[in-house]
Amino acid sequence: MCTFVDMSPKSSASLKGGTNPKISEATVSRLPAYFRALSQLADAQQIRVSSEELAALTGVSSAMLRKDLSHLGSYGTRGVGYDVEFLRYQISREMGLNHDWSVVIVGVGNLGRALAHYGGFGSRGFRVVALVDADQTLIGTKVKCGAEGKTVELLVHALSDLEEVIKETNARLGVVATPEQSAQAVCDRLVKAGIRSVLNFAPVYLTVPEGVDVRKVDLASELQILAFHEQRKAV
Amino acid sequence: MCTFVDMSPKSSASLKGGTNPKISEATVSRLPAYFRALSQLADAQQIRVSSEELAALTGVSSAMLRKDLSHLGSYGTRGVGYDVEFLRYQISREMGLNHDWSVVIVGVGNLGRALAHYGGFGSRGFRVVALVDADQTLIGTKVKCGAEGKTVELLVHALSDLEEVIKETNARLGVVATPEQSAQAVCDRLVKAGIRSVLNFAPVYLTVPEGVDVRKVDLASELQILAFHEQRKAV
DNA sequence: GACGATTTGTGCTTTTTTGCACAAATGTGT
DNA sequence: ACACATTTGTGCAAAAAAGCACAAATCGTC
Ligand SMILES: NC(=O)c1ccc[n+]([C@@H]2O[C@H](COP(=O)([O-])OP(=O)(O)OC[C@H]3O[C@@H](n4cnc5c(N)ncnc54)[C@H](O)[C@@H]3O)[C@@H](O)[C@H]2O)c1
Ligand SMILES: NC(=O)c1ccc[n+]([C@@H]2O[C@H](COP(=O)([O-])OP(=O)(O)OC[C@H]3O[C@@H](n4cnc5c(N)ncnc54)[C@H](O)[C@@H]3O)[C@@H](O)[C@H]2O)c1
Repeated sequence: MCTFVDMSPKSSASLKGGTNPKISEATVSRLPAYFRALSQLADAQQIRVSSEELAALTGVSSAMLRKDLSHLGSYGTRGVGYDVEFLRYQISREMGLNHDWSVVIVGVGNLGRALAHYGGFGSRGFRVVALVDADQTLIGTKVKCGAEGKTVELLVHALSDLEEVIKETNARLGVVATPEQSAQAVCDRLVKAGIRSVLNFAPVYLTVPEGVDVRKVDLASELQILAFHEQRKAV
Repeated sequence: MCTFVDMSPKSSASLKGGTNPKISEATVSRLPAYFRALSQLADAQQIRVSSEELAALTGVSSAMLRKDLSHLGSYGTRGVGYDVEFLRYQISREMGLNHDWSVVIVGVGNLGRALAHYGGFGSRGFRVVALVDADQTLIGTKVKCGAEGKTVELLVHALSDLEEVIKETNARLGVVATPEQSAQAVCDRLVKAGIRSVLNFAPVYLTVPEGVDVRKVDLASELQILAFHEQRKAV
């Protein structure tokens, strides 16, 4: 856990040091990639990084990278570059990754189980704290959660206990990994239980009240987009 | 399999009936959702659909939907709407989903296995035809592939057979589901073996030669983006 | 066959995103 | 102290995407 004291002269004075009023959606969607690359550089003991280098690592142009970062504040040094650890910390702070986020996964099938097993979430600020399913034969069973160092066994809870489980574990993020038929109903219950951020893997558009965010990951769509371009190449 | 005869007076004459020179990337990224919603409507025996209705099903504005579709051609009828089957067919044709696409998955771990087991790809134009891994204990084992109706058992091949497997199965799409450390090397080999469309699940930016498309699905990033907005809500 | 109710297709405007280019700031070496 | 090489931060231009508004086309009805 980082414990930086913010010694930048600007950030204490300027508005940008705090919670910035407007960071564009396009920028937000790229911050995680920067964060990840910086974590990698930090692991490799690299102290400084230029916009050119970080851009190459993340597949964006250096100008875009600089503009993205400038929205967070003026954390680079002209003629030098960015301090890896410091920038990493600033991004994590801006994105709320200082503390861990608790995640509840609904639907412990192929995908839900893969997500639960996955060890990579921990290092990026997330902890799976609860599993919920509707299948009687699954409820009550234990599922290994997380990778090597930090494996935990989590009990699969019944769908009927959803609200209670969310309250007890204080989960803020909900993952929908159920068949498409039940996705909307599951989402509704998550929202009713207080969840306002949902990651949806079911290939359906989820309707939610204002104030609730849904992000959809549709793997088949990704393949279809690739197929579209692939077809074009043949011509 | 659809066997539409294109009877629209426009599409035979206009350039838009064939392979359209320019469909914006934003439009392409939404076509799969339209396709999916239309398939659902077709399953439910619905004959016609308005732009308003289809837009609601996919979470876009009706104006945007109409503009997207207009890029494919003029397939609606004013005052009436769109013919569900016909429109579905036109989108599938435009995206190259008439025929199935063969997919090779490299990395048969948590995620690779979940993808292989998943039955939903078949109905959306894809068939997993090969599994490849580097783990000696996995190579030679069989993995159930696809869901209910159409399960196939696929042998896990050795990484060293990658090129051969791709040639034999005629795979056009490659999925990278290996740890991040090996992702770039695996991608390089896929490209060398002739693959020009890659779906990458490893949280790293993959460098590829021109002419090769990579799409990255980074689940942790999605959660981080949600977390960012969630944090904002608290303030 | 004209009329009103619909609903598409699209020109135009506004907003968002990306890209370019360079002044401003920093470090270095003499 | 000053010239010089580097690299950031940003104003401005270009491009892409989204949104608006309405004319054009179609259907059902009288
Ligand atoms: N597995 C993949 O690779 C993959 C790929 C793309 C999309 N998806 C989508 O992800 C979702 C899950 O896929 P999967 O392969 O894990 O399916 P799955 O059938 O293996 O698992 C679904 C799980 O959800 C549970 N479930 C069903 N209804 C429920 C409800 N109302 N409440 C709680 N749990 C319920 C089931 O008991 C089951 O355990 C599906 O919507 C699928 O379309 C999966
Ligand atoms: N499981 C998830 O939910 C999840 C979520 C987000 C991201 N990811 C990413 O997806 C990738 C796979 O995740 P996972 O959980 O399935 O990991 P995993 O460790 O369970 O599986 C990885 C598989 O790749 C194989 N492998 C390793 N090196 C290889 C090589 N050079 N060639 C071929 N195969 C090789 C391993 O033998 C193993 O079977 C990782 O990059 C991970 O970061 C996974």
